Amino acid sequence: MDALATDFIRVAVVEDTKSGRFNRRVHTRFPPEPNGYLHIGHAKALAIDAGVARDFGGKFNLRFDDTNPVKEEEEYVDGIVADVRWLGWDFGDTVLFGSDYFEQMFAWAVQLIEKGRAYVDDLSPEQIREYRGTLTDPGKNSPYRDRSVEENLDLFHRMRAGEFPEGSRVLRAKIDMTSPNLNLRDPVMYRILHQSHHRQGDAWCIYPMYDWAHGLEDSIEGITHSLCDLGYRDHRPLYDWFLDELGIYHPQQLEFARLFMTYTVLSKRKLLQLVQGGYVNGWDDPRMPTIAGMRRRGYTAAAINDFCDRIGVSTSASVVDVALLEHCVREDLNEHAPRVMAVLDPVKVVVDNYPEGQVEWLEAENHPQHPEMGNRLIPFSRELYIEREDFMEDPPAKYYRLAPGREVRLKNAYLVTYSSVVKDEAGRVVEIHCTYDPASRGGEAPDGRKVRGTIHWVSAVHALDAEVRLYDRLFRDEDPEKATEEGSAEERSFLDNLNPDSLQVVVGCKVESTLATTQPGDRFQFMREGYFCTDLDSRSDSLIFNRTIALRDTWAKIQGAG
RNA sequence: UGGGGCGUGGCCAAGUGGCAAGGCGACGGACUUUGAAUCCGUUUAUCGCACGUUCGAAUCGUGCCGCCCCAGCCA
Repeated sequence: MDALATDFIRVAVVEDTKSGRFNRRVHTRFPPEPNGYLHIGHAKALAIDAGVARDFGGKFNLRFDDTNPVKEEEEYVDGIVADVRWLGWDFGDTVLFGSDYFEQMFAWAVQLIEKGRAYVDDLSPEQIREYRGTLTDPGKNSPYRDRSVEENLDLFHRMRAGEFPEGSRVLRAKIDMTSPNLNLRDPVMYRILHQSHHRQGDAWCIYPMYDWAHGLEDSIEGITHSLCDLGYRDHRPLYDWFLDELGIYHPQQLEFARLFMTYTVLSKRKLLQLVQGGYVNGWDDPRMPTIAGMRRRGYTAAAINDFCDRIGVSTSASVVDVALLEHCVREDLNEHAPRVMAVLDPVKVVVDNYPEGQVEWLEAENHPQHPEMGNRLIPFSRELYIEREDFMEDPPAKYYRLAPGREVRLKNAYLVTYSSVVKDEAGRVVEIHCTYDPASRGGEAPDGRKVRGTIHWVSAVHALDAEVRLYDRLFRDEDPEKATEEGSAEERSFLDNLNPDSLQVVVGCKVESTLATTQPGDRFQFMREGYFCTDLDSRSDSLIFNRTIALRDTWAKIQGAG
């Protein structure tokens, strides 16, 4: 059992199951508000919430915390459900909604009023703020605080009946206006909102606030451990107060630190700004840290979950290096993505001594470490394309690719030796001529000579045209919030740090013919380039690939070091 | 100046009184029909600071410093 105690939350759960606190049950929940899309930070919360349930053989609920009709939309519900499923979490066959408990919540509110622990306040929003006091000064009681139970009951029922305009009254918990914890200074439980709810329609015109609703939702569902982020630490006394006053089943709230990541923003407001401001192409733009964006980019759920496991669970504010996420993605894709050849920046190669019109179908392995993934046949012919970068007329030391006087291996094909180059008037290489060694079919020389360089290629006549979208980090600075040189207002500083080269669309790429039947979502390793996935917009007659993540590139590093 | 939380190598993070895990990154090397992967190795720790308690402290105590969160009829 103790093997499960891998972090402070699981330690607490282990203790609770040992002591029999919740009859050894473990039941958690993930409670998103349907007002935006899930991002990597939610993936972490999910991994903790659902992960604890999974590890302890418990249950897990997906419950929408939909208590505010003005901010919530059905569109987001569907998106979130799809994302949670895609990440692989099992929440049974029911999606729950906090709004389904409105009637019960109302009854409990009445109970609190009858107990003298809640009252209807007529103060305006501004007055409530004034009466609340400040961080250093205590608040003061509302003049309506001591209304009789009868009057409170009457008013509260009339609030529900729709007799009062929005903002005119609220129901408040009667706790302590002088508490050093602002959350305990008579928090609002219900506000009047003459708004239709996405599920309740016009059944209600009073809506519960988070602090009042959340613990009740947890209680109703029999949640044992209500896990949330550190921002709610100060709310815990209130969570406990409501449940204790009502005397109903009482889950344990536990808080962990939110995720922050370098080169990334994760606040809903900023993400929304990126989308609405047109800085990205929607919530599922592959540059977005949203689950939808990462999925479209080609990230796997396994990689995301692995990342969540590796960053750990703690209570210290931390900024995780995005390089760890990238590592997880590479690791998973390296293991599972079939290899394929694609030339992103093609330059023509003519094999002078190869018979014109001849085509050979050569065998290529789909994965060097996994023979069980099989082989495929790729066409070889007299005219090929190779990467422009893989030829240099005057190469630096330790350049292992094609150059005057050099022999290189065409992956899975033949050894070829440079013979000449053709340039246009501008001096740009337009064609490279080579000769091949017919005895080296497959790439091995019969005399056993070693050829250091191996490059990828595609047969010119067989290759398919494709568009490739290369993605880079969305922000230039590791900390997007960092003030820019212009000293702009902090409100838009993160926008000033956007990386202008975060998306590079490359057209005229040449990919091997086996990609003709690829479907959106398919993932590959374009050998020596990186991991790519077929985009949602890709069609058989206009292929589009997204670069999920480039391969580690030691050569580039050596070059960069100069 | 109120309350809450947090400070362990570049980034995460174990550790809860007995010689400071691990991962990522970085840097070397081996191997290589992907300059990938894989393998091996290296690097950097006054455990925020100070003073105490103790045979012994990252772990306990006191004081200080620094960072984050809270004043929605948002969640």
